[in-house]
Amino acid sequence: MIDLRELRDDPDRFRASQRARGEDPTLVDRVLAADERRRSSATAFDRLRAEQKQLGKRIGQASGAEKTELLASASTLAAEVKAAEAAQNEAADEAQQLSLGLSNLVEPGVPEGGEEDYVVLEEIGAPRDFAADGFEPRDHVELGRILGAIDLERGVKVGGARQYYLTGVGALLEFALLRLAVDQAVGAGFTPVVTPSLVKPAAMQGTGFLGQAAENVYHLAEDDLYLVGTSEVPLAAYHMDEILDASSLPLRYAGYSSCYRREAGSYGKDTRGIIRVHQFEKVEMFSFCDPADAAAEHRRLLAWEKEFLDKLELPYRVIDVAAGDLGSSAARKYDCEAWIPTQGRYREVTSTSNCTGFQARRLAIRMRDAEGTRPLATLNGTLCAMPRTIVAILENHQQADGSVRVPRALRPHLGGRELLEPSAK
RNA sequence: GGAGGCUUCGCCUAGUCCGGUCUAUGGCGCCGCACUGCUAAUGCGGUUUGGGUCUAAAGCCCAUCGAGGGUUCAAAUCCCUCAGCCUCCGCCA
Repeated sequence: MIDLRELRDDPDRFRASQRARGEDPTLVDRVLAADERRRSSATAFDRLRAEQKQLGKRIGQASGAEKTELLASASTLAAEVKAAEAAQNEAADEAQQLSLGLSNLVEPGVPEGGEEDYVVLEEIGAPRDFAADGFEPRDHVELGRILGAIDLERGVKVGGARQYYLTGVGALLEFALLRLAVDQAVGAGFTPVVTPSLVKPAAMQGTGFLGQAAENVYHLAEDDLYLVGTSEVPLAAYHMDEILDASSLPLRYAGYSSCYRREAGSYGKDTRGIIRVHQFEKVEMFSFCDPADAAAEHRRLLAWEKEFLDKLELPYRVIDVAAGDLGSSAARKYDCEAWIPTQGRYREVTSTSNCTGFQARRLAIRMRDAEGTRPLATLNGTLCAMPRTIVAILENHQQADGSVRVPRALRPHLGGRELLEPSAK
C-alpha cells in the first residue's frame, strides 16, 4: 500500500510511477476520488455521532413526558447514524480496495522499460571456456543423473511435473549450502529463523503476493491458508501489527523454508531439470529498517548476496531490473544472475528488493522514535535458493569425466570432499 | 474432536452479574517539570492506536475494552459468530 498523504500531495509522481511499470495511471485518480469520499463520509459520521452522544446523555437524565419526546427524536437520529456509518464503512472499504491495487512508487534511477531493459551493473568472473578445456559441458540434468544427485524421473512419477528428488550428494550439497548460507548470515548479525510455509490471507495480502502474482500462489481452500513462495512472507508478517522501537533497527532475519510456486503461465518454459520447480528450499535475508536507511540497506543486501556467490566461485553478473519488470511491492530490484554454461546465458539465482513502506503499511508495522510513529521499510534478498544454486555449481565446476569440483568454502560442510564423483554404476 | 475459563489504552489491574454518572480505575514502567551538592526519594503533569478538522503546531471532534455482527435512544457491560490463550477429557506420538 502506498502513502495516501503522499499521493494527495503529489499525484503526478504516482501517475508517472504507474506508467513506468506499464500499469494504469488513472488508478491514481480513482484512488484519490475514493479517498475523498472516505474523508467526507467520515466527517459526516463524526458529526452525527457527536450529536447522538449529547442526546443520549440528556435522555439518561430526563424522565416522564420529556423523556418520551427525546426518545422519539433519538430514534430518528439513530437511523441516520446507522446510515452514515454504513456509508463510511463502504467508502473506506472502496478506498482500501482501490489503493491495494496500486503498486509501490518506483525509486528514482530505476531503468525504464520492461523485462529486457535491465541495466547490467557489473560482471564478476568470466564464463568458463569449455572449448579450451577440451570437452563439451554436460547440463545439470545429465550431471545430476551420473552423480546420483538429482532424480527427476521419480520426482515426476511421485509428484508430477516440475518435481524432483535430491539424492545422495545432491541432498548433501543442499545441506552444505544451507549451512554455508546460514553461517554467513549469522556472522553478519542476522537472526536465523525457520519459518512456517503455511500462512493466513493477511500475511499473503500484506506482502503483496495476492495482486498480479496471485496465480502463482498455492491456496488451500479447505483451510483458507496459502503456501508461501518465499519465506519473505512469514518474515515480513513476523512483526505484523507491531510498533518497533527505532533504536532496535535494523532488524535482520535469515529465514529458511520450503517455497512453493504454481508456475502458472510458464508452461513450456524451463521444463528441463530443476531451474523452475514447484517446491524448493531457500535461505532468505529480510530486513526491517528506517526508511531513510533503506537504499543503503538494499546495497548491503546485494553485497551479502555477492559475497555468497563469490564463495561458490561462480561467474555471475548483477542487473538493475527495469521498472516494468518489478514486483508490485518493490521500489527497486537487483538480481544476481549466474552463468549457466549449457544455456549460454546468465540465469537469476538471487534477487533483492527494496519494498520501502509498501509492505509495512499493509501489515501495519511501524517504528517509533522521537518524531512519532510511522511505517518502516522492509527489504528482502535471496541468500541461497537451492535448486538453481546447485545447477550453477554442477555446470560451472564440472570436469571432463563428469565429476564436479567442490568450491573451497563448501568443502568443510561436505566432510572435506573436494570432488563429487560419478557413482559406480 | 468435546467441556469449561479467560482476552480492558507498554506490563499488571478495577469495572462486566444489574446498560447511561466509563470522558475506562489503580499500580508499575516510561517522558516532562518542580524541589534537592549528585543520585535516590517526593510532588505535579503527561503517557493506546487510527481517522477527521487545521497552512502548521496547539486545540477540538469521532472511533477503538481480542475481531466481526446484532439488540437498544444508549454497549467494556446483554445476545450471536469467529480467533487466540489457559485448564480438563478424548485421540495420537
